[in-house]
Amino acid sequence: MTDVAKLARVSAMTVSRALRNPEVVTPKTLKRIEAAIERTGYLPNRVAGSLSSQRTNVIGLIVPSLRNAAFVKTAQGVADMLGQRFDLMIAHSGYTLKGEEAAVVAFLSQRVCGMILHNTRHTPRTRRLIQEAAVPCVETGNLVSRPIEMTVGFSNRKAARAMTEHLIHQGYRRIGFVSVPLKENDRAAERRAGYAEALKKHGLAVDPDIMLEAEAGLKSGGEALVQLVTGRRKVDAVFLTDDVLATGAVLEANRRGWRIPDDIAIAGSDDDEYQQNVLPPMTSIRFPRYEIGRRAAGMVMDRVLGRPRRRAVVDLGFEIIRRAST
Amino acid sequence: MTDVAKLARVSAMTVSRALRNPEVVTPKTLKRIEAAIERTGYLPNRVAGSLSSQRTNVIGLIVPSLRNAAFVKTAQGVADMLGQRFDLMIAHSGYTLKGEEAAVVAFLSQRVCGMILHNTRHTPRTRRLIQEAAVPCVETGNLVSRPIEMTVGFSNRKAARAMTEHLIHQGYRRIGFVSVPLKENDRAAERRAGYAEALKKHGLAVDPDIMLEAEAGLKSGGEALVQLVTGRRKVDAVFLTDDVLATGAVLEANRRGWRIPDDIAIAGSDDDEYQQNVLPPMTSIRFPRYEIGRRAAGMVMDRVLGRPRRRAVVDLGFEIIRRAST
DNA sequence: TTGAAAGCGATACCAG
DNA sequence: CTGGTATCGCTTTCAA
Repeated sequence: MTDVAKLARVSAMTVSRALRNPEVVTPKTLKRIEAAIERTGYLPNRVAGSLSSQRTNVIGLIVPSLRNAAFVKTAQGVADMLGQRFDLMIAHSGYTLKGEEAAVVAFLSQRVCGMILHNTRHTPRTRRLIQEAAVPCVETGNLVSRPIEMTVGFSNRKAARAMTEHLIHQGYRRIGFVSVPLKENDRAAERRAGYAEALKKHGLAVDPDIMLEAEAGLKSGGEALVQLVTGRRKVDAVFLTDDVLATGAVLEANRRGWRIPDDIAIAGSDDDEYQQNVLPPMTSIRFPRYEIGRRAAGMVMDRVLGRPRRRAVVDLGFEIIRRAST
Repeated sequence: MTDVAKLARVSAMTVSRALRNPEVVTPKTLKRIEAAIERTGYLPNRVAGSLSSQRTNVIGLIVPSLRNAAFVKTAQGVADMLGQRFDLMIAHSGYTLKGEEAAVVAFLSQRVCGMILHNTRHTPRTRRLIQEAAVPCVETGNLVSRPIEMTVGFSNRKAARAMTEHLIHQGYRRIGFVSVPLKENDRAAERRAGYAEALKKHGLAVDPDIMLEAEAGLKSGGEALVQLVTGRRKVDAVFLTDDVLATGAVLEANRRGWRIPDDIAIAGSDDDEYQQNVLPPMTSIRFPRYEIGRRAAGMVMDRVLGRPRRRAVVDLGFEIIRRAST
């Protein structure tokens, strides 16, 4: 920057201004500076700038994993919303609270100017660190009433309850339930709770024998379906609370020649292209993943750009999409 | 840090050492420092550290988009390989060379210590900037012989040629070709070239009428298939060089009751769970997406950690997976 | 509108 | 093994 300043015959300070508030610099001076920047190939050093100004332009995003399309959609929303004004750092927690904590520490050390967590459960230390650092923070995912600061998401419990009730209204009485493993995953746990609530409300038995946890994957969804349908459990419908598991179940039914929904009804979750296009198209729950990312990013940016701190809980809801599989 | 130093009755310098080279500090002193860190809740400021040491621990990754699962798999590989030692910044180019350039400028300003680009074509300025900054850089994706510095990937052209030859050997003679739009996408262009090469080599006509560009998406793949099969084009096989397009084609054939491969053979690309599990399982090309991410990250880290600069071209190849759809 | 001086919070380097 | 001092490249603040 000194080089640029010399070449343009101004002080470094003026160069700095020209870069951030071109309008307060005389057009003539500005021209000279721009020419000098061009000639020297100068690239501002944001590390120095950040240290000096005590703020960065980096937003940190923590997702459980990049393997799950749902989180990636949210990340897309975040990335699109941030645009050129902010840079994006992404870390993954590996679905563990400790992993999340480690990522938070790393981000805080980098002095990110805002954080987005895809999770609403945290270790006490995670909460404390974020609060003490007073970094603008949005939690996404399962809606909670008392966020660290702001949250945007939907109620997994209500969504699962709504889908289960839909199945009950369609006349199904033995409804199997399949989710990804519940350990350290509040979202899956909430869905299971919603499912159970609906059954109880309608006087149906909550039978652990037909509530399965399955590893992520198409194959795994198919296996879960087979496990529920064969043997003596006699389910008439299966609700799989994961996009990939759900599609896997339908594809497996196709392979075995089971008719959907006559032999077995299948409902999915986190609607996507595949669920829409399999045979038959699947009843599912649509979650506004991308929109959540955009909103979360927007809320963080607002705070970074000056809006005062305020608790905020934004419920973006969900939608039950009825298709031919139920 | 000064607070910690005071509390531990040592200099700031010693605290700094304790954090980075605990082994050179007397155990007793170390204990005091650790206690002080605990008490003050001190979090190192990496911005300051980076400015001082003139190097960050941030690796920048640029992908065309987060919407394409293939790029996300590579990103996973990168993220997994980096582990805790480095932080990851992700930017997307929007599939344009100018977008990539903007992201490179942003990363260089952030003084990332290494960069991974998912692209091997760049604007002249992009190449120049990276070379002048002398930042360790790995390009992934379509293999080229003269990378900026290092590259790891596979030959899209060879892969497409191999698949086309496989179809020819199976006895197909009118082979339709579908890819995503070629504009600013060297990978898609290379595949088309490979397809054409194979046809020529076997004395088959290269007919632009049966070479389609389709927007990404399951629907779009189905439409392309229908367009090729109906009408008077009489293709006997279709090669779709995109995972989603390919699955979309099979699902559409299922809906219409077309028998695969008897009525129409379908080959895909970038093999994934879906292509494996549709009916019938699809012949496809397997690319080592995840491994590419790991290798790229490994190569960058090696350079950052001191291995000398050296041109490197790593071909991770591909594999033709034969299944029932052809 | 422009400039000079004083940090920002760490690390490098050299003494002790 | 520990400490002092200069410095990294920019922004803040205040004065001209």
